[in-house]
Amino acid sequence: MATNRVTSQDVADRAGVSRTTVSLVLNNVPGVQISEATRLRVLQAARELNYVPDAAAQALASRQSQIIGLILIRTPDQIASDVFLTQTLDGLIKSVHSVGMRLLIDIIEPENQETTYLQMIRAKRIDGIIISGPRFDDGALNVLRENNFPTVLLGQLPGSGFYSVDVDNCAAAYTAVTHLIGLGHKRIACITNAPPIYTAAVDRLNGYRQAIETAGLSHDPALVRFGEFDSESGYHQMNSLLNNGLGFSAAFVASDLVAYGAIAAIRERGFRIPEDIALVGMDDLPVSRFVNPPLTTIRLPAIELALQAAEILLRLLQGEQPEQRQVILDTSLVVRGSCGAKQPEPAPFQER
Amino acid sequence: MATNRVTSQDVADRAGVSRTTVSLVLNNVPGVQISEATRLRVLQAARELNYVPDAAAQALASRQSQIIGLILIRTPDQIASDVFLTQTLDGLIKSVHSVGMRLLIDIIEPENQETTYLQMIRAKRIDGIIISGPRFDDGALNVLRENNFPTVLLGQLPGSGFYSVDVDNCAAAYTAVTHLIGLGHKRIACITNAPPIYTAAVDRLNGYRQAIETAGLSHDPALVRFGEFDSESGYHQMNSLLNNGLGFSAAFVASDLVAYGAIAAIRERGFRIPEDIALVGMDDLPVSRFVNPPLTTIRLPAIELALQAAEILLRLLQGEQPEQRQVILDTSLVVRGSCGAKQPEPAPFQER
DNA sequence: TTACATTACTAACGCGCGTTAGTAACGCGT
DNA sequence: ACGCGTTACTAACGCGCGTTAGTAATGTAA
Repeated sequence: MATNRVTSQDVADRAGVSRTTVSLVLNNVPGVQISEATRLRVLQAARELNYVPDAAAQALASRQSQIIGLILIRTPDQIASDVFLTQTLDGLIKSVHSVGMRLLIDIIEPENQETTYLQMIRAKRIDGIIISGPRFDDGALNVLRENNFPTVLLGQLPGSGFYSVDVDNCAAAYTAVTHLIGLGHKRIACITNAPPIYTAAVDRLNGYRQAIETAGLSHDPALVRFGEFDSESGYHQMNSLLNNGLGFSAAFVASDLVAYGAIAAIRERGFRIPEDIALVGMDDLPVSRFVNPPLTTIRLPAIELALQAAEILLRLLQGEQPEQRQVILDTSLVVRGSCGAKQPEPAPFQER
Repeated sequence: MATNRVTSQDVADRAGVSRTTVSLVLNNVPGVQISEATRLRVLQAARELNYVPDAAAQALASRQSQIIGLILIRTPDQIASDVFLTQTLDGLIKSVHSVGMRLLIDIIEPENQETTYLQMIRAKRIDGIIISGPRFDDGALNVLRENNFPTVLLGQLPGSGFYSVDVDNCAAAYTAVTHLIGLGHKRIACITNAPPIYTAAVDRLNGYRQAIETAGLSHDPALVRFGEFDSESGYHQMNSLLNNGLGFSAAFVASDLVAYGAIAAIRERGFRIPEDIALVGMDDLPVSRFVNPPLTTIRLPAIELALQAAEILLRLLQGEQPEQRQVILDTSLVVRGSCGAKQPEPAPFQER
């Protein structure tokens, strides 16, 4: 490395002031009187020396690391196919940058959670934490709460009292299934996005049930299967449904990724979509426009979720206590070919 | 926060030793004699107090932050559709965890690079850096080199002298195009994955050219278009090709994502794939099995790339100087329906 | 002239840790 | 008794910064 580790003392020397003054000027400490002349001298000296304060020293003295932790709770399989992650990162990093902070990312497998959380917090490595994919069985969350550590959940844990940002999974599923009902379907199968330990999966399943019951149809538990995040699970669960001769004309698959597998299973049997089985997915992955047939689905505001989560967390870090603990964002139905509706979305792109 | 900030002094008090001893024991400093009895007392005291060393203090004293920086050089558009990112993260985080380090992630837009790099380095916030998507016009790279900062590129900058991990894009494209030639195609179009400022795009284009020339076919520059990472660019560029009546029977699209758009354009015209136009993509995104027709493509070892990059960087941090500066990993052709070959991959899943 | 506020700074402490130099106790040979 | 090496520690400095308490200089009212 270079010989020149520039410290605030160097800046002070060059500006002909004390190190304290340098600190006061550069940090714009309020309620302190510094003459305009010296202020400018300090700023110029800092610029000329390319001074960048040492992060560790700042953190040690100020007790703030200026780092936000993003914790992903998932298994390695899930992360590799996590299509939202990129958008989440995009949103979070932008927000965090706007206040000069950085993002530390960590994947935690559902087992050894507690220690990892605690280490990061006890070590004061992060000032706040955003947890994506929180689960009920996460004991470490209690520690966060007890220590009153600034925390925001991406996803939700009803009754946990944490700040959280999420979509209304139940309402979204309700919309999707109601759409199918509106198209005349009476027996509608459901494959969830994930096992029922995940709140999102339970909520989506509830939305499915409510839509069916509200429409006065009968709910047949035999038509329900649990997916596991990936396409393969969709393939297997759809096969399971088809094998049992359950006589359904439509299916709500609560994850586009899972739906891709379901599509493969359906076509493998020689059934047509939507003529034999109509399909509605959920998530609106970018590729869903390109599968065959284009997938009717529910769009989630992925980036917006991240932005909101970041905003709440940044407020918490400033000592505010936002009123609203649970932010719920809207979803929207995107009608394409797989559901058999008359008015599908126009061609994927317009010529420019 | 809690009242109890546990410091090494607390541990020392409880174990009845000096703070120095605590530090020596916990860090397992070699060449220091500590009796087994006190060593155990210290360890137990630390455990009982739930002692976790303060990251900032450690960093300040040891001059090491134990944090690796992952820098993504891309525009917001690109990141949202970056399908490799998740796998890259998976690999990196695992490697980094295995030595007790963490991962700081940052997105840098191709403009304001220099300052961002420098800040992170000057602030000593990170011990080493992995740069994904390096570009020739990146001036900040010079600073990294001049300061001899531990750096590994994901992707490559030939002649830059940096450590780098990448696939042989040229050879991969060569394989893809040769496959099409082997199926009898004489006029083969090409849509790149990205603008030619990106080395990967240039390399893939070169592989395409070499395959054509090696086969004794004539290379027609009019058949080449430049994609821009996303499906939309594939849609537009394929339309451009089709509009010009260039009479090609196959196309190599150097990115699956771009290929999805190309597929949409082709089908919109009523052409069939592969009968009218055969297609080979590149990247083997998880979803490429599910588009219609399933996309023949080149598979990249995404996680392996990340693991190798991390390994090299960790070695650099230990003061080693690995011989091999450029690691090149193998790719493989995955034959599916879009190219028209006789022996496509079997059904996407086997029943278990 | 004195008393007191205001302005514009600075000396010095502490954040929690790694690390170097040094010390005390002990054994061993002469 | 003395010197000397080994073992098992510890005192104290420094990492680079934020921040508090304090000071000197100047102005302002009584």
